[in-house]
Amino acid sequence: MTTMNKRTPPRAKGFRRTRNDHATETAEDYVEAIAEIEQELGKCRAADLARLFDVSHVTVAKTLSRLHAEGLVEMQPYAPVVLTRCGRQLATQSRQRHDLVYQFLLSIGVDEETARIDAEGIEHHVSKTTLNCFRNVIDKVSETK
Amino acid sequence: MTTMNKRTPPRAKGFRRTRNDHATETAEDYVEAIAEIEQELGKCRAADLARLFDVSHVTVAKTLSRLHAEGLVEMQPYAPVVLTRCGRQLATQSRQRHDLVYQFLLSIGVDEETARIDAEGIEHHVSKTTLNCFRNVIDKVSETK
DNA sequence: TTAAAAGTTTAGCCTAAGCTACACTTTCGA
DNA sequence: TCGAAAGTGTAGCTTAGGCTAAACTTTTAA
Repeated sequence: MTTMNKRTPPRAKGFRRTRNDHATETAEDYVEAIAEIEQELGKCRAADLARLFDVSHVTVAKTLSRLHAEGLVEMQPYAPVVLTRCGRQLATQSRQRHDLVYQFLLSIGVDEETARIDAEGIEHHVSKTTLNCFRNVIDKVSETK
Repeated sequence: MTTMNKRTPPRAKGFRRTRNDHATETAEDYVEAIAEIEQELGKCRAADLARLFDVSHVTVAKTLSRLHAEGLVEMQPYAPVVLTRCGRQLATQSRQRHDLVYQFLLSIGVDEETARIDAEGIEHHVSKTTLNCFRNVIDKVSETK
């Protein structure tokens, strides 16, 4: 209850949704990164994440304990971080969505470098509906080639 | 300096950018909303923003003082909030980008309701380059109609 | 094999964006 | 006109995500 609503206006829904997206954004970025690093290096250390995201190792540690509390990762002291089943599932989903957004941007003519960066920002805010439309555009473009 | 970088990897740039976007997101949403409310109601009160965003008036007050510190809005106690020249400029820009993203989503077949919500989340993460591609798609679609 | 380098943890600080509770000011209607 | 409703302000709390500094553990290489 936010003190002052007679009735919550419809537009507020969008803003609420965007705010909620933010809460899961970090989680998605982390599990996605962990899966990726595991594949590349065999295991994922906190330091690897710190380098990837260009944040301090302390920030990584704190975020990882949140993800642990949320059941997405398992950790033991001084050991690499591993994804739970739940975390791995989220990683796969996020990865697929990320790739789709990236491919979509390429398909409408965005260059690879920009597509890579923009996909990072956009991916967390795209609904299933819009994602389907992205898919259609990709298909249409690849047809006409 | 984040303790542990020999050299910042290129991918980190994208993540940094996304994080920085977040800092300006709120500012853009607020100035955009203030301009809109002014046009609709003649003046914009903090309570109007609280209703629109569905947050408490306290949150709005706090955010407004940050925007004031950043030179985007002017306020006096118990008076409506007004945009500075700088704030108005940002509002116009944001509005244009927002509309473009919205029109783009419609043009690839997203329904109005979803487009409205997704545009809210996406708009802050789209580079100039990608925005241009969006424009091209809109033009192409309106041609073939 | 042991000392430096790399990685991790803990403590303590910051800002942004949320909240409730409570006090104060303006506005409006009976 | 004056009291209730609406709007603002202040104090103090929370969480997420940043940081540095200092201590500790593991790994690695001379």
